[in-house]
Amino acid sequence: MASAGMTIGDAAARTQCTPATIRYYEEIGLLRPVGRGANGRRAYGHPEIHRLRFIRRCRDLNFPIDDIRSLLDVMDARAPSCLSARDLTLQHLETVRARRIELEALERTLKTMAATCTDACVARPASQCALIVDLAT
Amino acid sequence: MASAGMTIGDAAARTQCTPATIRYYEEIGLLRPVGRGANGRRAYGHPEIHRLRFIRRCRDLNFPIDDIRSLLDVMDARAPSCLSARDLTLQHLETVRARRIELEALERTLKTMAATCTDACVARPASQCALIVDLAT
DNA sequence: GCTTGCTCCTCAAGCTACTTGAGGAGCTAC
DNA sequence: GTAGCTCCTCAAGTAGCTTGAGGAGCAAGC
Repeated sequence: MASAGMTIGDAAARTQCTPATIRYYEEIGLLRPVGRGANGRRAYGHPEIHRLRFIRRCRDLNFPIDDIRSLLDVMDARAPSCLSARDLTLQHLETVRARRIELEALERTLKTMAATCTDACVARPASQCALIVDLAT
Repeated sequence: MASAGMTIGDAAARTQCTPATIRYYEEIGLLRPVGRGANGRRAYGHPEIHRLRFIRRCRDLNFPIDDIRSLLDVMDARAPSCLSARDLTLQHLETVRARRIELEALERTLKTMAATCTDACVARPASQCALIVDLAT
């Protein structure tokens, strides 16, 4: 029961996924359809848990599903070498870096903008607030 | 033609939106339905361009559509004061900041991970690559 | 043996903010 | 007149799930 015939709920608890997410991963083919008990319920074992943890970790790292398919291929040794995994990681890193830089700029802009809405605004119509005027630029 | 009866294409060019996006904004009610010419085509004027620029700027700043509705209420002076706009901006700033910090952590993790896949990996099966093992953790 | 409450099942739709495509028509220039 | 652009509407697709409906099993307590 600890491993051979875990329910989807047990598997979810061990992998920080929800049951719905696990079914979804099965549906899109990240997880092969698992065996069913006599009652028609899915039964999970160690290999599935391992695979789910891998997927979950990748998602936590923000890898898109398609990247995860490729990373799983490496884990399953279906890929010729692990270089593809490193390449994917580096590409993904670049995406994250670019987005981080965008957000930094955004943060500065928003900070500046928020500061332009001051007590002076209260005396004037809302539509003349410097913040609103700025947004219309 | 310069202002009174701009086509959707003209409006798009002046606001960095696409025609499809403008139609979408109309559909979801950010933009009131605009007048049509005899041929059934939408005709845009200055107020619509102004509004579109406002919306576009907000989207560039990553404000969600629902926030933009509220910000438009302020611009239209339908809101009691501009304080709601400042609050929205500060809340959004906090969201951006939180996400930026997440991405920084992600960046560090990915950088470290990528570095673990080295020349040594080539000699071993791909599934034993330190990067892959790390992902399975 | 029955009820209560949890979990499980499937299938469909909803979320965000658009984009893409099909199918059809008008407008402009040569 | 015709080629090539833009415009129209409506429907579906994108990413990665989540939520809900409708129905059934299972385990514990009475």
